[in-house]
Amino acid sequence: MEILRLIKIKTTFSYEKLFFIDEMKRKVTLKQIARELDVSISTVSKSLRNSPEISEDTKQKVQAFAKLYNYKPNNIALSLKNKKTKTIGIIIPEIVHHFFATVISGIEQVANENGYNVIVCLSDESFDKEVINMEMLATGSIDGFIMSLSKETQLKKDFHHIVEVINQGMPVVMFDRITNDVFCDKVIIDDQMAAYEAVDYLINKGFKKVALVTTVDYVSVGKLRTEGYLKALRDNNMMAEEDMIVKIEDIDNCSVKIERLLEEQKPDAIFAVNELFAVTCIKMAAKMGVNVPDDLSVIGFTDGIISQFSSPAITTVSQNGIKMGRSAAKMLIDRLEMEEEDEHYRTEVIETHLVERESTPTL
Amino acid sequence: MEILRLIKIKTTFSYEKLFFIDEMKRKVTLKQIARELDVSISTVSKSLRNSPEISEDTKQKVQAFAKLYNYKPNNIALSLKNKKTKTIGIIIPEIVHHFFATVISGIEQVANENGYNVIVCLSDESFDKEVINMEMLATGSIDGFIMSLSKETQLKKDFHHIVEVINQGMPVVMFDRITNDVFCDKVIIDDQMAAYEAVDYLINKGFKKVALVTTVDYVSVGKLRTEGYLKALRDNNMMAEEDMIVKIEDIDNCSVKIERLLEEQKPDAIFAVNELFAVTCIKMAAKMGVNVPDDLSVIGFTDGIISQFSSPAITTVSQNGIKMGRSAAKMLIDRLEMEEEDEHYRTEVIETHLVERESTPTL
DNA sequence: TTTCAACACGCAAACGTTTTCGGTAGGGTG
DNA sequence: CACCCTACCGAAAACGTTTGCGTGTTGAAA
Repeated sequence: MEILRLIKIKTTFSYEKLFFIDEMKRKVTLKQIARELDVSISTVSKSLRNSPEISEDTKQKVQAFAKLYNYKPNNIALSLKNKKTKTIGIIIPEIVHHFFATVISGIEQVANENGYNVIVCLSDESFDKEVINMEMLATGSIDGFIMSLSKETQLKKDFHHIVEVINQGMPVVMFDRITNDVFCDKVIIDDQMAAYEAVDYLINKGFKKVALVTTVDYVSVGKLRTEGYLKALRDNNMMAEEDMIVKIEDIDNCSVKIERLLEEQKPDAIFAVNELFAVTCIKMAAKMGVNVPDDLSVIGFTDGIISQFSSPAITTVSQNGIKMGRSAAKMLIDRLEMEEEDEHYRTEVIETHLVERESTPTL
Repeated sequence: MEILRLIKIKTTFSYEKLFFIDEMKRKVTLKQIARELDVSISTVSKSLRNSPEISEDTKQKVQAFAKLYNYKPNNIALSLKNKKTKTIGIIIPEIVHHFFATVISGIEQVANENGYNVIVCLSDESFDKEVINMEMLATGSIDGFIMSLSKETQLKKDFHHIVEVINQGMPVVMFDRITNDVFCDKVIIDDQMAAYEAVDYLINKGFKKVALVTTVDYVSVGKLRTEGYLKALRDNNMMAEEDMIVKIEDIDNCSVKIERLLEEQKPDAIFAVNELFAVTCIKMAAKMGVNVPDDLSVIGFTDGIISQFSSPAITTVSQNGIKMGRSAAKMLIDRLEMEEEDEHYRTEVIETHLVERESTPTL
């Protein structure tokens, strides 16, 4: 009750206090504290920030009172004054997707470490939603963006919304699904190289008929992984046959296309550009009595839940989402907190590696 | 260039314009527009909001100018003035978890529909982080919370941080991992009933030795599901044997405990309270040469990626995360946007249902 | 007694809005 | 010519902070 003693210096206090009790603990402001203690707002503010301008007496009184009523400075007011919100905006195609969830997790980690919050918007693979969300956040709500392009945006190749926010002086970091048409910091993996290594691995195991299950070409990462596949074949003096490549547009007809591939081409190994395709290959194979890995080897991409828990567990290219997220957040915060602007943009490449599991021969 | 004609009315304009061009498209404010057009800030504001107070001429001029320079009102300033941020805070244990990701997705949907943003914080199952995050957001950043308790919070049973923000007048909606110790809106499933139905289903299939793989009791949903299991046995005149129940503390020793259960008790069916436990049962069974579903049936909980894609696909209690998220967001926004405060809190129960797949006999 | 420094504090501007209230100029009416 | 009304616009407060600067008081030194 040292606190109360300090505060009771004011005679009017006992009366005024009723106001606070009545109002419960509803958000105290500097102004209210100032009124109660009969000092100016600036005195209160300075006291709380321990300014030498203010006498020890007053400081103690104010600090005690503030603590008693659990004063916390209002974030919005601070944001307005400082012209920075200490929050970063994330725009991704969807969140119900293991890879994107891990990236968010990574971003949140370093955001938290640096006193930032993250606000998440989902584009749902839609160009329009991506644009709307960006415009919504760009008007003061956040200090910078971390984003991965929607499929539709990649298809349209329209990036004006991104260029605009960058021109407004708001930093943007793109990850995974990026474009070279806009200049900003980027975090990616070497999709082509990773795919190359996976396919090369299969070829070195002695497989002769390595098929590819991939996406349509406008998905940037899908295209790159396809190129890696082709290059690996070429470098090993193998012919890429069109029939051994299936490109899947929407997820729904995925099964039938894969089934046809298995039936007609009878590959001895498959490289799939994501884990959903990979697990579907295994499912279809099982259905047809083809044993994985004895009769067919499968390598997927993105080391997610599916790869770990399917039976057999899937050998896969691990793409460390946490690391990508952390890296992206670090790049963004670095840029936000440096004094002079730097026109030099960086692209960080996160390393990948092959996680060997049960869908490829153990030796 | 109707726009330009309108604006050129001002003679000083061509000079001032240089300022803007130089500054690129950097965020225009009312004040700047006012200066350029030589009117007051209020006139600009009113013009843009189409007030009848302003003459058509001025309105057109201002609107044209604003459009040209892509004026958008600053969100932070609006938040400060209106004392509402139009963003809702989500606090969940982790995001790399299919169920929570779906809930966020649901929340984001209705948030978006109503012009709200979501800011996501992860407690990482830690009490302290949960508290810190809440305090961080409670000081003006958001209008209300949607949250699911961390394990540690459930263990400590300390909810002062939640009660505090509620007392400050900030609405909270809890989902899934809730507590009855704080009064607020809630969205849950009937965990006990859902578990009951799953176990009852197994018993009706004729299984005599139904085991349970569950969490430790302080996890609210785990406990409820355990109770459902026990009740189902009781109602079917079966004895609950202690040896048939394994409670798993941390995920790491999950495998060994399940293996021991399979070896020592040889159950003919297992009910697992989450999909991770379920898939581990199947993996262990396979390892021991026990075939699922021929020799052993398994039912899981939470219809996530694992259940869908494991082989065999897992029969499971589906817990619609999207629906829970949508419902929670709706409840919160309803409360935020109603004029007088309502002291009456609601608890919404989202229905569940059993998704029959390959881990239980097809007939 | 005067002067000057140090100390302690308040004023006011600023961040970007919205909105209430006044004020002015012009034209119409008596 | 006096008056009033209307149409149009601006000043200012408010939201909650921070901070540079001005000012009053006190004590001590001259």
